[in-house]
Amino acid sequence: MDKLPPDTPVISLDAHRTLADRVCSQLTHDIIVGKRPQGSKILEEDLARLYGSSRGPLREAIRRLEGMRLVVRTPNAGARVVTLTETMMAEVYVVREALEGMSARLAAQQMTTEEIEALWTLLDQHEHSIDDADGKVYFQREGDLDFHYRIALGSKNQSLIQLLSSELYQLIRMCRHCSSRLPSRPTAALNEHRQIVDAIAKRDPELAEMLMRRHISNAWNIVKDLLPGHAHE
Amino acid sequence: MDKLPPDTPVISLDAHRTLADRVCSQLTHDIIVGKRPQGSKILEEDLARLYGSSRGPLREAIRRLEGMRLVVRTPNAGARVVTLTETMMAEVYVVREALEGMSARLAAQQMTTEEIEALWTLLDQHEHSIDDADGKVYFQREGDLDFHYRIALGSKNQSLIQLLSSELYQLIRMCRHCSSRLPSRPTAALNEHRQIVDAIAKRDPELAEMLMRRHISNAWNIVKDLLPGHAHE
DNA sequence: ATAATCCATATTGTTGACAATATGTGCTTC
DNA sequence: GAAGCACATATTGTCAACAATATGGATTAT
Repeated sequence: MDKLPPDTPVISLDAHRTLADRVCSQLTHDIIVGKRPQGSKILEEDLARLYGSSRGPLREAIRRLEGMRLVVRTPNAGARVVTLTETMMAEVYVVREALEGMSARLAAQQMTTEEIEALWTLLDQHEHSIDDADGKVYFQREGDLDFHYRIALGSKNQSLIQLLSSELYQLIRMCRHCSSRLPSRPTAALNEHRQIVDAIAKRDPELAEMLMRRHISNAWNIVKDLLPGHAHE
Repeated sequence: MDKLPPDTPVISLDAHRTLADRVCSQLTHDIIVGKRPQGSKILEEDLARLYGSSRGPLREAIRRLEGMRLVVRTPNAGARVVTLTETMMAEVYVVREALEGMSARLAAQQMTTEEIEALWTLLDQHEHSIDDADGKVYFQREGDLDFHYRIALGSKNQSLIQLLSSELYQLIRMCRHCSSRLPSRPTAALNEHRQIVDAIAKRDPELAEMLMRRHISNAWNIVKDLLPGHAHE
């Protein structure tokens, strides 16, 4: 069973990956952590040199990123890092709601008892990391994604997994990095996570889906207020 | 309002598209209609010549198709047209269920009365094309996708629309082309379509989603029997 | 001053050549 | 005869140069 880390690389990590693949991963990372600001132009020459490649592989990488909607390309005028508007993020969260809701449903049917057990221990770890909460916001966030990623894996649906981890989650991460204030509801989220696992453990697909949907909907309501252009109460 | 045809091109059709973009569209088309058989190898040199380009643009196109999951690439060993196994198609239909269910839900909230009206007339056309049904299987199928595409548009969610039309629908089309026998239930499908539009017209998101999900689930049950390796009753 | 035009520059699009890697064939060896 | 090795070939990966297009600034006319 492939137990990939939450930051699944975009490309299969064969020992001998192609240069274009590596550039793709790097660029993806740089965009997500904000090293390439939103809306900034992607100069092929410069970036190629920066990543130690020529323009060929970089262009291939851009084509891939275009598919992931991390960059927007205008024919003859070049590519830019996508700018996450609030409406776009809202849309992505809706898609996530649909996809992860389905994930939870399938997980309730497909997950092994061992995997469910592992989920419980994961949530316990999260609880501890909240207790001695300094400002470990980053870990909490990645922990959250870790949870969601495991549910996705639990669906055993490769299409679903790929869609979520290689597209949607990247955008989510990017969004979080730009609104880097406190998430402000780690305990609430933890409780919701517990409820979801509970439904999965009880093999109640219907409930699992519903709870997951509400969880993501709640998350969006929090996140959207942290977005630029919102008074932080 | 962009009322694109059901076979939405992968790339925005600006007057001056890049060669790589055109190659991408062509190759996509050829794969979907089965001109490039499933599992067949993609020889860069040959295909580039065939589409009147050099290897550079073709490689960019491949990167894009890889993201759409129409081709599978092995580093250093080349790219092949994806082979649609039954389990993969089953997975795609599940994803579709989640995504189109959500589409129907949103459409019930977002569609204008004019758009709903247009849906009714579309379904009437379908009814007529069933009545004088020769073997117009092709039109019925594209008509079906047309319906689903309009619902997607009705959601007014660009992310959803893009995900469905530029990824999922391509795979669906490809699947249908390979199982090119009769769809065998045009009237049943039509009725289900009518129910869905009814729910949307009544502004009942919950019901619209449920009906759409059942509709797609039913469709899969039919399609899967038409797949190679199934006795045709 | 503003708007439009033209030109120089910068950047993207495309190509063919070269390097690195895989694939298949015949040979040797057990 | 089967398995393993070595080599020749085919194919992919990468690069640097060239062509086509856009960008920005200066110039001119109104």
